[in-house]
Amino acid sequence: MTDGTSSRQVTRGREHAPLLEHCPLFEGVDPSDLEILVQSALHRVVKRGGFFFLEGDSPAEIYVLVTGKVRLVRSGPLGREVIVGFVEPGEPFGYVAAWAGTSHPVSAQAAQESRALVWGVLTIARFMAQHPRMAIRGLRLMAERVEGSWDRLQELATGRIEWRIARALLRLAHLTGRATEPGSAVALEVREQDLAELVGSTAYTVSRILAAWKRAGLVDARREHILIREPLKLRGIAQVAPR
Amino acid sequence: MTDGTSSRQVTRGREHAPLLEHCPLFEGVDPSDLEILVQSALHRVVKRGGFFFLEGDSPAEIYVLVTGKVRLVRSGPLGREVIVGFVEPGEPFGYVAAWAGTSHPVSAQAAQESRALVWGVLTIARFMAQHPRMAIRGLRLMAERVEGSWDRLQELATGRIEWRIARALLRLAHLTGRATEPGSAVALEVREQDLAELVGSTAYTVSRILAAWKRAGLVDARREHILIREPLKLRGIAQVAPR
DNA sequence: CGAACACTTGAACCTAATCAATGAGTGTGG
DNA sequence: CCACACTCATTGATTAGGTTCAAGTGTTCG
Repeated sequence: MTDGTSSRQVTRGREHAPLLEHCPLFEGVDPSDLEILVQSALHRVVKRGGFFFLEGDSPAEIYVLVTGKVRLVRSGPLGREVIVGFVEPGEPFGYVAAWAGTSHPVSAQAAQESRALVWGVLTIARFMAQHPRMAIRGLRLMAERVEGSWDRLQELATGRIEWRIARALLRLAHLTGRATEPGSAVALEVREQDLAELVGSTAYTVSRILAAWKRAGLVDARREHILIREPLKLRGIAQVAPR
Repeated sequence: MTDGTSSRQVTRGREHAPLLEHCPLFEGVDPSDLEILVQSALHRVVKRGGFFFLEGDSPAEIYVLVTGKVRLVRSGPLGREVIVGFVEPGEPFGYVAAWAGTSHPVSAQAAQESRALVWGVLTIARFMAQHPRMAIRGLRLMAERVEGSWDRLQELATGRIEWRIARALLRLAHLTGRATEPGSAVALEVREQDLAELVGSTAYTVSRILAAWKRAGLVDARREHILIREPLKLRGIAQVAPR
């Protein structure tokens, strides 16, 4: 845990309407309305390791990541942490506490220097009341999140770390979304530690498994970089996995 | 897996407005409007073991459980299943596929004979467009679901089956919501198998652990019934759990 | 009454966590 | 620019916690 608030900067958000137009939450909203929304946003920058908000922080703003990458971390007893997910540019975060009206169930930590737009819940809620389209999009997004969580629940519950790591890698690959022609290599930037916290395991185990995959030519890895050489074979491991 | 559709009955829904008024999704909606909504609902009954819908079923209706209890099950490779959650009367289900516009990510199986109201997505969507309040409530509900899933993710990822079972029991106790004066005994109706699928374990292990707790006087159990004698001690196990 | 279902318990096995120690890559400040 | 501190990654040895297999008891229901 690095320092939380010290690395924050706050400014007015401008000139981000173009970006927002293509992000799932705002798709279909009239550009001029969007402009208004953007004008009312704050603009926050957090350095690598810093936090947008901490688990337990009280109510609640909604963020949309502009650049960088954010880790949503939940810490358990004994300091074991679980990464609930990563946020990529264009995606919203902080919405769970915002809508549920509770304190944040996770911390949002910058995995790289990151900038985000911020609104108070009320602003968004009012905007949604006037733009039902957006409310529906919001519902849709949340539904997708629920679905994603259920996927992962399933995974965690049913075993074999090897699959889980394989899946996590594939998910990340898909998320980061470099032109993934089926079968072509994909490069990722993750710490093995993160991978471990993503699949509910330890860095040790991840290291071992990656080592094995490297030997087999499936992947290649150096500090914070993983190159998936054979996505198809990885997919094979992820799917039914022979015992 | 029992037969899916054979045990279904369909009728028009009537006289359920009173119930709906007190369920989270419709809270705050004008009673007369609610009446209209109820009129447009179908009414479906499913016997124990039957399904409202199956994982993979294509689009999508939204259900609200009236009586009974529903298991949301997700099946994994090798037939291992995970219970994603239980639905109690008054709660909606089926909404994830409905909003995400995908096929159902889980099966909805009646744990007891159950009746539910059903609407097509379009009906609900139109209704929401006219009642933004309800859209917001929907968001809130989903947010709570996400939060719940994250809780469980955390749990599954970090450890100790003993805790997980303890927590599952406490969660169920809270969900079922008999007047839980802190410390008083609570009765549950669950199969140990269900408990296992809830915490990502096996019926064997659950049996063993319950046996131990019985010996210690913490709980009491007979076929499909678990009585929590000492909620506080159970809470102790659930929390930090000495290694 | 018989069949299906829920639960129990012992014994063997095995995956992945833990402990311990070390190496390699990055960045910072004197 | 080099040394030191840090973070990230690696690998072997050990072991605990939980799954699996197998066999069996007790209940409920048609």
